[in-house]
Amino acid sequence: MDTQSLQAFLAVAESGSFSRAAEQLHLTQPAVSKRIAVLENQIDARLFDRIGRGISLTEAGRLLLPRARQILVMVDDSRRALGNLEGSVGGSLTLATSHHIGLHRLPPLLKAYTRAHPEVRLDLHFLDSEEAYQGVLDGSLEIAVVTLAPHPDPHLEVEPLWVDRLGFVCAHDHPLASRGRLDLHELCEFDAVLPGPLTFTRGLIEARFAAAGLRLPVALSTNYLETLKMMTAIGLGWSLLPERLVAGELHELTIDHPPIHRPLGYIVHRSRTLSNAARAMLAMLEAAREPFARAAGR
Amino acid sequence: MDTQSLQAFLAVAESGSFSRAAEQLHLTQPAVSKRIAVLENQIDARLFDRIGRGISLTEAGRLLLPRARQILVMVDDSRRALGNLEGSVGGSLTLATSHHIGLHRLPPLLKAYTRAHPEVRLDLHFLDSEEAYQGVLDGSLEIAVVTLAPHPDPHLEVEPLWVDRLGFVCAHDHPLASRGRLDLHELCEFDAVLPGPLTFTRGLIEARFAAAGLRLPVALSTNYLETLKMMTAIGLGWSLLPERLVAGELHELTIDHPPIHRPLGYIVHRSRTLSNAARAMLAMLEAAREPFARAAGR
DNA sequence: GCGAATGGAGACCGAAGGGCTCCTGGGCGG
DNA sequence: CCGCCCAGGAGCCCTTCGGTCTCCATTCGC
Repeated sequence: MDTQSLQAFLAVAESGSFSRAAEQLHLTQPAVSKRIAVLENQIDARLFDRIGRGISLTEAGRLLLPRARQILVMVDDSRRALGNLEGSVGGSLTLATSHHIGLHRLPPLLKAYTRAHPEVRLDLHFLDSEEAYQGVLDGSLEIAVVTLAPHPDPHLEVEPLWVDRLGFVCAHDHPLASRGRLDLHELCEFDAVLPGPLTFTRGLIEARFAAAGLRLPVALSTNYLETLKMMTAIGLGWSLLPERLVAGELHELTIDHPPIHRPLGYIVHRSRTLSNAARAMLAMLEAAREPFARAAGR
Repeated sequence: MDTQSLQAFLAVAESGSFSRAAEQLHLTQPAVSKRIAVLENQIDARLFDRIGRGISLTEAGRLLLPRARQILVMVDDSRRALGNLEGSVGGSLTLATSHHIGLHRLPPLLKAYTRAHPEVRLDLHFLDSEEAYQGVLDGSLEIAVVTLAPHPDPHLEVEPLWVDRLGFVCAHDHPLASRGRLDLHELCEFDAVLPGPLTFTRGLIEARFAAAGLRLPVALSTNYLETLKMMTAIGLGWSLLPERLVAGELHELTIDHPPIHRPLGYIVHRSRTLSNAARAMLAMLEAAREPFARAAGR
């Protein structure tokens, strides 16, 4: 009972004649006869009574007719839906980001996106970068806009968009604030307030200190930069925060060390087909790319 | 986009693997690959992303999945409905009968039928026999239980069930009532009250008189035997009525003429498939057949 | 890091199906 | 009563579809 047979059945039922159904289907009449015969064999019942010149539906035919019509309409509908998919932006977009990016980078983008594509249901998740990476890998996320990992999974396509310069900061009344030029081991004399040990940003910092043969004196950590900033401001220790987050509320230390940057960008799965909604989002993200971010992030 | 492809698509989507889908469908894995490939070519979009070991749906796949499921459910449902048709009695039964039969022969049958098959919606029409014949011929009626025509259309299957012996009757105070043995031409001296000129019963009567070279002196006619009986009872003329209808209320004349019988029975279209509801009705009608009616009616 | 295992896809082949042409047969109208 | 219309059957051919074999990529274990 495939769509071909049902189509033949419908054509015959509606035209009231095998021959007319045939020309309507661009087939010959015997072909239509065969299709109906196949269908009748499958269901083990006659669908039409052949009476003289005309035909009429049997009870089985009357039973099948509305269902056949419904099935074919649905098939046609599916075909059309798939055809319209080409180019149309719709459906839902599952997107993950970090709190920091979601708060400081994405708002204007998301606003523009939802205005440009109101049919898209945005499914926005705030996740740690590691979870976001995993989500993109296993397909539960289409896009993640996060801190970029230093050695990303080869399955992932990683596009840097922005670079955060991380500044060493402390509260204005912190002992370090009164010092002049510092180097890393001097920092180690004081407690640090840093992102969680499994974050990429923490990894960046740890790497720098490890390279200098130092261990970080971390007093406490949290994954939310806003919280880190607050804890630093009340004097719990020094921290390393994006400079745009500090904005005078904290004292920025001058450290005798090359500046630390962290790349932010989006990741998508390399071999997964992106939805149109996702492609539109990527286009917007690309348009928001900072100059030189690409080179800096690589 | 036929049901086979959709089934393969659904199996792959649900099992998450071409191979598992294959064994589920009792096919080999390449066959499933091919079906999906055909489907993907038809809709000109990939349905699955093949990533390493596993697969995942693309946007097109996600769009198609619920529709495919719905379509297949509907196909399955149709198949089951057609399967259940075999043997199950339901739907509606369009049945025609004459007033006389409907009043005097069918009531117990209809009562038993509706009790045995409460799911059947009885669509009962009271029609003149000629209209009923036409209705069965053109398919607007499944069964007609009527006075049987002498020369039925060859498309019709005609089954005699009962025989009405028609008796010549008049009112007890009618001039004829006092006479003894009569012959046909004596009857012609008095007005008759008979069924309408186009009824089969009327035809039977006319034929007898015509064979004797007589013309019927019809005062008035109506198609309802009950009305004829009433009109006869009030003395408007003599009539020819089923003896079981008379039951002492009228005077039965003794006529020097072989008795007139009219066959009652059902007619169905010879080449039309009967619904189960109709077959069940026919079985009941056959069970109610009077002995010898079959022979007498032929 | 290399080999084995797993899973999908392509090449090829055989069988089946489905379409076409031609023809038959039954009904219906002239 | 003959011709026409229309459904169905026969034979033929090509397409399709499924199976086997094989390849290739990925992944997992050692």
